Amino acid sequence: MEHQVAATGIWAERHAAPICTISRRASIGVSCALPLGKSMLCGNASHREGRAPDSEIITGGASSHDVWFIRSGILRLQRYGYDGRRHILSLFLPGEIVGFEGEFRKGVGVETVTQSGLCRINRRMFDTMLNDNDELRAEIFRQKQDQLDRLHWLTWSLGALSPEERYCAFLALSTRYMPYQTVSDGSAVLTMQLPRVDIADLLGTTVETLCRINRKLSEAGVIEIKDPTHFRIPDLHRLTSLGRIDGTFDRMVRGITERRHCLDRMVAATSKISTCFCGR
Amino acid sequence: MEHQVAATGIWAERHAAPICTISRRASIGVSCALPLGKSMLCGNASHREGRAPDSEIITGGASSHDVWFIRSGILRLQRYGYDGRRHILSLFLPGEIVGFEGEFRKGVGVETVTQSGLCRINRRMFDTMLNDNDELRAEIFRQKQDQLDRLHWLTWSLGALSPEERYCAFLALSTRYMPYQTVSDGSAVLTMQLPRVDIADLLGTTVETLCRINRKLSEAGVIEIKDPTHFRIPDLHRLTSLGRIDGTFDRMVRGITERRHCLDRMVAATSKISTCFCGR
DNA sequence: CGCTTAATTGACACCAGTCAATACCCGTGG
DNA sequence: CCACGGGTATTGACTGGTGTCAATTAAGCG
Repeated sequence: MEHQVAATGIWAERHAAPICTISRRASIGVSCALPLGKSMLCGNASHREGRAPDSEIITGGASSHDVWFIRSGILRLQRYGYDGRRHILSLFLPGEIVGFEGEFRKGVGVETVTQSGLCRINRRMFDTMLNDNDELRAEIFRQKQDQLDRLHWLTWSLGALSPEERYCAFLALSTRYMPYQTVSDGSAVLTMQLPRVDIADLLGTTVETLCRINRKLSEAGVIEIKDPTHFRIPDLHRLTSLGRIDGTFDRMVRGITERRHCLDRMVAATSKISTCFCGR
Repeated sequence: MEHQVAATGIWAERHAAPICTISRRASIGVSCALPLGKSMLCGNASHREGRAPDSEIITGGASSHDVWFIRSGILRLQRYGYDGRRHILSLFLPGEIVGFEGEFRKGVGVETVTQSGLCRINRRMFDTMLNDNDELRAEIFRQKQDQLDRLHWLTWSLGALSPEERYCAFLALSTRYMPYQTVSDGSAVLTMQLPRVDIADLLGTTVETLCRINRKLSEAGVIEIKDPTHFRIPDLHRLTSLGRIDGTFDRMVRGITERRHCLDRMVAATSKISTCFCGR
């Protein structure tokens, strides 16, 4: 089970040479590295859970006893609008901690998008850790900040940008948390891990519109569609420009990439790691 | 000058018997009642300024030496989008303090919408007051909270609601900070103090669309158009329902109405008032 | 009264959503 | 190996809402 989780997780695929081919199962045996005094929570596999796509992690309206650490995969924070249509409010990425707030409002919930590897952490335990560990507290704070920023951009973009612009921004940002492999000519190929429906609900549009935009972008030479989940991006800057995030791109992805590098270091090391939440 | 300010300010008109007729000039001689130790800042008229509509209060990009207290009138926080179009991010209402943050980003600014009566407060003085006065600190905090909530709703609504829904919500909310006078049959007439352009830029739509919505609403019996700035509202609940703020209306207007009542008490009293920022 | 500005209305275009049909991918079972 | 089925992605036809442009009307003010 855990093998499969690792296979679809982001770092596993990132290191694979040919697209979509799994060459290493890098996250096996890696500790979650949530430090709790001298012991390592999730250091053993007993707290680990592999989750299939679309499985509920947190259900709104009921208080949850657990906090989750994302080892691999992508989660979505969603709610249902008054018209019964689903909105994806934000994504949660590897290295992030979810469910810290204890309870979501009814109708709001967290589910997996892709196959995911999670660590379940008891809330009482987590609170204790939070108390003892300054690094962890600081990291939680940074994560909240990042998540709030993403949420803010997303809500803003719904009003200020067109679906096409939002999609371009989304694609550009995706290169930082989805497999993105450089090919011969210097450009790179992005592996889109979200199905169309999720992208549509995230960007407040429909799958059909996304298809049309995809085609339009490929005709304009902004992207090249290898297959429905693989896009070659000749010029990333062109995308950020179309997505109106020229100036903010680096700032927006800073947290994401740093958490990712942090997890990469964990993957690289074979021994236990003393702390995951490296200072910035 | 100050007379005219008072005449178009919100409380002056609220007390007038026939619509748009000025029967009292209630705010004359009223202290701003910003307490600073035993002395009353703005107790004398020297810090007061009457401002015509569309005059700049705070210009983004330059640090301002002043903080402003709104005695009457409505201000707008605005910025210009990448396409050169103006967005109104939020409104500031009587009783609120503006410019506390010191400096806005370039392109962002605060201007008057209606004729306004303001108090100019020196920043150093204001900081001192903030230091000495717990009540004031608490009030600033509450105001920030309220403004953030409004901003959040607005950005959200741009993505989640149609222009018609947004306009309905806006109308409903307007009854709490614009003149709203009960007539014989129990319904009431709202005096719209914002010109169409400002409403359009606030709600992210155009004046033409607003006109059409207005007509549509009047044909549906939701409102009755007495003239371009006066609408009779037979059923306020109908509006909140159309604006999707059924459940949140009371919570959204709480801060606004309380600050208004607070100012009303100031108006009612003839002597100096010791404190404006009443606890809640 | 005439000027200026704001508000309204109409004609039109276009983007994006909806519905329906088709193509494609992939796993299963014969 | 191929046929089939289920799900996903794509495409086309159509519709409606909303922005744009232009013309008209109304309101405010000297």
